[in-house]
Amino acid sequence: MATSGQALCSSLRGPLVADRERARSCALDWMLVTPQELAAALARILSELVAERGAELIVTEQDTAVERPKNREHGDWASNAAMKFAKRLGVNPRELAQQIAERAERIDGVARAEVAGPGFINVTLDAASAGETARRVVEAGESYGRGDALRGQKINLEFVSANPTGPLHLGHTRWAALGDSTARVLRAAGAEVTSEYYINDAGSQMNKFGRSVLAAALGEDAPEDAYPGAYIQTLGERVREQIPELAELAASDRDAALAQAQELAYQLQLAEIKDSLERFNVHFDVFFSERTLHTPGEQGEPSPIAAAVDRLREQGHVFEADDAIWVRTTDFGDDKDRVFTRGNGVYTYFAADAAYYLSKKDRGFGEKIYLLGADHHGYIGRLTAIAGAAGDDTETDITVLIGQLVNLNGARLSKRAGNIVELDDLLEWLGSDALRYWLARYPADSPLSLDGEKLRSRSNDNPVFYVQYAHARTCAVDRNAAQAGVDRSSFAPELLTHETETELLGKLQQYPGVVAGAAELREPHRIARFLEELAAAYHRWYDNCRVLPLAGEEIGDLHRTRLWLNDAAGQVLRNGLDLLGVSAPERL
RNA sequence: GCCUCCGUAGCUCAGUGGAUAGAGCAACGGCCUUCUAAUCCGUCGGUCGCAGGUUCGAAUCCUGCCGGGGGCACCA
Repeated sequence: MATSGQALCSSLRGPLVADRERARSCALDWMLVTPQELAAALARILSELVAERGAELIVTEQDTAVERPKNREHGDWASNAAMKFAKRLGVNPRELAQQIAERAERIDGVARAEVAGPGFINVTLDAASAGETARRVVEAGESYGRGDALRGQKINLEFVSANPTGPLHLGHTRWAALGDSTARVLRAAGAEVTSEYYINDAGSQMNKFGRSVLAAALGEDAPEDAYPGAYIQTLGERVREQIPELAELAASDRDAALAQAQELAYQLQLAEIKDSLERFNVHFDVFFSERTLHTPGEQGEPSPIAAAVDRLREQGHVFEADDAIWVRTTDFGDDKDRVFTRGNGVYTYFAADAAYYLSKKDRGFGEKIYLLGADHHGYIGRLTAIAGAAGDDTETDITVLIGQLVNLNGARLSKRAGNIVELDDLLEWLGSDALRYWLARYPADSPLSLDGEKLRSRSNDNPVFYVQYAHARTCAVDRNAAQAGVDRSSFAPELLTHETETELLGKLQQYPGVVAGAAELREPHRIARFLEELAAAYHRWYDNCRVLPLAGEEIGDLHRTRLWLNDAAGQVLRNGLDLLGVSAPERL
């Protein structure tokens, strides 16, 4: 929550508490009707009707969930529960809707409940009931929108996991942005989340990396299969500086020199990656080294990989054929069995994956989420199979999310084509906020292209500015209000009757549901889309409803109440941007 | 060939079985002596790839086809 903390409008701090007390004492305690509460009330009503008919049906709040109708004439909230239940109760949907509506109209805070179309129940709230939301939001502050839909779930979320043999590039940025935002959203819904980066620091790629850097450090020609890129030269120079005796050592013991150069280069590169991620406001709880999976215990215990193979063998999933050791992943839906140990006795990458999975399981995680690019699509089957072989539920204990790759200005990113753009370059060019927002704005499975010119533009082409501007506006209003003497000493929610106020309040009420939905679906882009709608509603309200009195006008309850609404809008914009890892500046 | 994702306005894309399918951009036209015009308002713009099916109701679910991306290693 660091982002939103620092972004708090300054004048919101001191006087607010006193204002709150005053407002509380002079305002009536209105029945608040949030969509959640309305759904619960409708569920009670429908349950009564079901019972009166002697039917045995269980009605949950899910069944009577209300949604914001697209058409303003359809009220504030609409439910299709009558249509869903009519058949099961053997009644006409409109008739059932009518009975629900009659009782719903008696709920405190409901102004009207009408039946429309094939059986919709359209509910309109009292202005005061809706307006009460503004105060609730301000009082909840940073916690508004947080919920417990996922409470009790211990989730491991792995993403990025780029090889530490080079800088992060565009190909990794989408998962960095999406993964970090997903972690924040899951936490906001009450889940206990560990975000994790798997470091592929074992195997032939590391050796290749080591040889490349050593050659650079010694000023030799690059080896045949060396990593390309200027960063290898830079790493070589740093290695040479930090190991002055490297050339001497290489002459006498090439392998020892390689080992030292490789290890140092690895540490330097990993530190760079961590720095880049930090600048991108992406946080990992755990950096998990693949190497530790290959390392035997100090008392000579088998390595985690060996132990994992043994465990799966005991479960009867391992067999030998063609000089290799296999795991029968086809028992769990994979399209072919996989090799654990090659003919030459070396573990495959997949064996490490299996050991890593078991590590996550042993560390107590229920759901393990993998965020992978579409180029790893082939991994779904085998990862899922390992979960099954480990005795986990392949439906609930593992989730492999596959996302589409990113284009840059329409040009497909390709290592071979050499048009790699490093994350650091992108950050310098576009800034973290614009980049993160843009990457988090689309569903993972939707193709996405990064248009540099658009992201640099400070216009509506670039939705992050639209949202940030709305937030900055709430802060400007707040500052001006303080100057003009508009305070929060009264709160009269029944005065918030303008069309744009109803709309804005509706958006504020939707936010907790949006967070919960984004968490359950693992779709942080829903937060971004919501923020754009909220910002639009705020801008329209700002355009129509003044917080500050005009010249010669006296300050009244309406101005003060609107100040609460302004604060509430700013708070929700801040909370939402924080879930995306985007800052909420007080001025633009 | 098999698996998977995508196909929605001129462009980029939203849309968790609901009402007349939305937003931004582009194009055209409006609003600043009033809290930030990076805002707002209006107009134009659609066989939701095609064809069946499921049902009170389908852009959404199922099947088939067409078009595009990606994947199908004893690589890492």
